[in-house]
Amino acid sequence: MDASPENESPTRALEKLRQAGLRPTRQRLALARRLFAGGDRHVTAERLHSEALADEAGVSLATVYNTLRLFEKAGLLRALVVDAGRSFFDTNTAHHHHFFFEETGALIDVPGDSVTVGALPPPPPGTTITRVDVVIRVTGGCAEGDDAGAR
Amino acid sequence: MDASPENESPTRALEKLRQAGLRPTRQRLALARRLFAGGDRHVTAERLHSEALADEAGVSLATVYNTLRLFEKAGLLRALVVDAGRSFFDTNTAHHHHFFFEETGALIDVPGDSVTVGALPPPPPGTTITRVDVVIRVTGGCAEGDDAGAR
DNA sequence: GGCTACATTGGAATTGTTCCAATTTCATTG
DNA sequence: CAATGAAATTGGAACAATTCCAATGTAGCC
Repeated sequence: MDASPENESPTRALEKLRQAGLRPTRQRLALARRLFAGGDRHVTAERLHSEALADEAGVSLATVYNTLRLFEKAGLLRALVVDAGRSFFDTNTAHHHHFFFEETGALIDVPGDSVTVGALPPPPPGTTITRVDVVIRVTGGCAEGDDAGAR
Repeated sequence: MDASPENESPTRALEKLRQAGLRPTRQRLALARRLFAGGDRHVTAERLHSEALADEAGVSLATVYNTLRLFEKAGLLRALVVDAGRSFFDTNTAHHHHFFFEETGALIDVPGDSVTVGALPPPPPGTTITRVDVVIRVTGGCAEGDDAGAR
């Protein structure tokens, strides 16, 4: 029973902000609703901005950038760079990987446990592994992530 | 007995160009020498450009970009994006992966066979896997790739 | 040596992102 | 409920990496 990302669960967005100890301003709520109301997403700043323009409260591009960085720092989002010159923000912060469609620039999630990364080499002395990212690049399909055509 | 990348094996560079069917111009030779004379490297355009300024024939930044893209298309280099806003070019085109030092932005190679990527999920229907990139992110060391401090 | 196709170049243009100083809003407290 | 101070938002300027473009130079071939 959860439908239109527009009006649905303004609560989930609010929860997220609370949980991260961030002031729930009008703009942050609007963005959080866009980001967290539906399923997992991969958005660029530009895309989120143009979506948010449709919302009651306009949100400036600067704020979108501020907010995305803030959410990332707060652990609500994960930044992701696959392609030159654009960053994606992933609402799925759990352990997982990605398919990347070389033609369209779209991304889709791959559950963390459906990729087995066996034997890793030991990290260089003095360093600690913070994360292992696996990107599976594919061509050919006209498949769509939630952000196809973003290019 | 192979030392200074400066004068050593101008031949290897030339071979590379021939092998790719590219006209061996002064600039391309200079760049190819920088890239291929020593061991494997990870360079940014800017870095290669500033190095190449030291060579007899000056090379413009535009040419560095042209040449890098050309070499990539010819299979002499592999482009690599790990970090927002900068592309690396990797002279190692064989199957391998990378350690990425979050603080310094440096990269070092991990031989392809020292990482085992087991079970991959099936690619979305109609698509073909072109490559699987594994990036192991580490923090803490002050380790150096061949491009440390590039940030 | 001269011709033609391809390379190189400087500089302007684009793109994605960050910075900044001025204004607005939030939440608290009197 | 108005005042207040801290934090957020904003437009626009500034930046960095990269691409584009039109003019000039050069490699290789007859």
